[in-house]
Amino acid sequence: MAERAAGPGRVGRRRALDEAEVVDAALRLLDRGGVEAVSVRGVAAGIGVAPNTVYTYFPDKAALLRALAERVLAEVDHAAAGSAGLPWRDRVHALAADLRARLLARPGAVGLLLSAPMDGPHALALGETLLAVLGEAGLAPREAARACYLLIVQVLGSVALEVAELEEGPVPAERERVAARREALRAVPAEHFPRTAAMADTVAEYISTEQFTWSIDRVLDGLTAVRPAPTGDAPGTDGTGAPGTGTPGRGRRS
Amino acid sequence: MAERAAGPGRVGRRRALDEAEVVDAALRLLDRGGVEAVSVRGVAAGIGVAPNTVYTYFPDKAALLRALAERVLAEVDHAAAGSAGLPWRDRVHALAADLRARLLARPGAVGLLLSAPMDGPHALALGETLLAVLGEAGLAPREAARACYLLIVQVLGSVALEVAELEEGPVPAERERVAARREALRAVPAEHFPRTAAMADTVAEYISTEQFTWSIDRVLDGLTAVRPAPTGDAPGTDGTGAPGTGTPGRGRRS
DNA sequence: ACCTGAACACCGTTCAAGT
DNA sequence: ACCTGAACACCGTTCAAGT
Repeated sequence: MAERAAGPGRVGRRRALDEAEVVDAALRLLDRGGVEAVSVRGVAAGIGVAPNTVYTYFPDKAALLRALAERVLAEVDHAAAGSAGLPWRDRVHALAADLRARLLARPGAVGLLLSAPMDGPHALALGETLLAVLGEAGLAPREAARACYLLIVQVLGSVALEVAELEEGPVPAERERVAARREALRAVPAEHFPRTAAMADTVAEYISTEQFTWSIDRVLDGLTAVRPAPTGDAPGTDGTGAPGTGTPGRGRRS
Repeated sequence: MAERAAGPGRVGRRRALDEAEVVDAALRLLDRGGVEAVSVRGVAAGIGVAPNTVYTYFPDKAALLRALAERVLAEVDHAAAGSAGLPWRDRVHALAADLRARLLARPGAVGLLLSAPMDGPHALALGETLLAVLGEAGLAPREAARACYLLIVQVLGSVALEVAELEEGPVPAERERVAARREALRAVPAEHFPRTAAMADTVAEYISTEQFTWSIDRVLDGLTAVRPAPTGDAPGTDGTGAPGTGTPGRGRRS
């Protein structure tokens, strides 16, 4: 049904496609059936062209998928992160939430982002925006950069695990996905996994927005927690790499 | 060469395979060529059997891949996390580092873990071990569970992004991978991405062990940072989900 | 430069059949 | 229960050819 892409600029029969048109077709397939639905032949069929025509625009399928990943990142809304009125934590949350929402809306997309280097212009733009917010938060540039990666990893990783549980087809509402997890977790044998079984309700909520927000909050706490200054004063190499030394906070409440 | 799996129990011609043998063959393919090298036909060929024989043991390829993911998790070393002498932070670091190392040794594996529900026994065991450590650290059970997911997401996510940059074939040493990133980052246009360009060296080190350890440390800081107690005293639903409220720490050093 | 038909070496999966 | 041959509807990619 209406596979032919009713773009207004179509002139005669088939002429002068461009990269964007090919990526559009790929995106349509991605939205319908996830990453594995994106095939060179499918894309070609989607724009009414022979399979090998795709190779006029991309050297191989991997290049097409990278372009598709970039295309998805292009839609992320940087505005919320940029609005200077908000506290910086809210701006990080806004950016993280927007990225998550976009990726949940296209269940195949996160796998794409995690399986190719994030080095395209829109990936860079995302990092740049986040760097700006973290810089305004008072983090030193080096810390801000590391924090940037930490946050991106957290967002992409959690969406990936969320999406991994989805069946084909439309994405159920969050509360139903949580309910399904809760049900499945009833099968966990308490004699082998006592803590997991005891906390099944919380484990069921791993994929929830609340857990997502909580995680980001803990990360932000960690980024701003007071900790002993690195050995020297020079910003060159600092010795924070050694694990376990320096335990600034301590567990509280029982 | 020597594709035939020289298990000692082979009796006559071909008889009584079992699931494990099939997964073994899949693991061999995974190690040689990543996830995309794991094909039903390849696995069958690896054990000298017709392609459709695989369907005697697994209903479809997805089930085989899930079993393969479990198999990879089975090798994670829980001992370091369990040794009661160490401070709890060190134990978390040990577990995280071991998981990362295993996954870097099998570049295809992390994609496997991130594309199927982590609900097998070894996945549960990993969570249980981490829950125990976090419990001993003084986190309340509910916090410990959430923290557990936060940490797993961080480890899997960062390894996935690391691995995404790898070419086919043997994994170069970390310092070479960082150097390659540094070189590639010289192409980032400073007029569009000034902060990224300025911090290129740190960005190049995103995939380093040092960044990995730093990230885990910041997460652990966040988990133990003193923060305002949730609204009530009841451990039921707490209101921590609201973003932006509560800014326990503040950026320091300029 | 852009597009094609035809072919290559692959896939996952099913089915009816054999032991 | 376990394994097979043969077939189905697919893949990504290459090549020589056409405009």
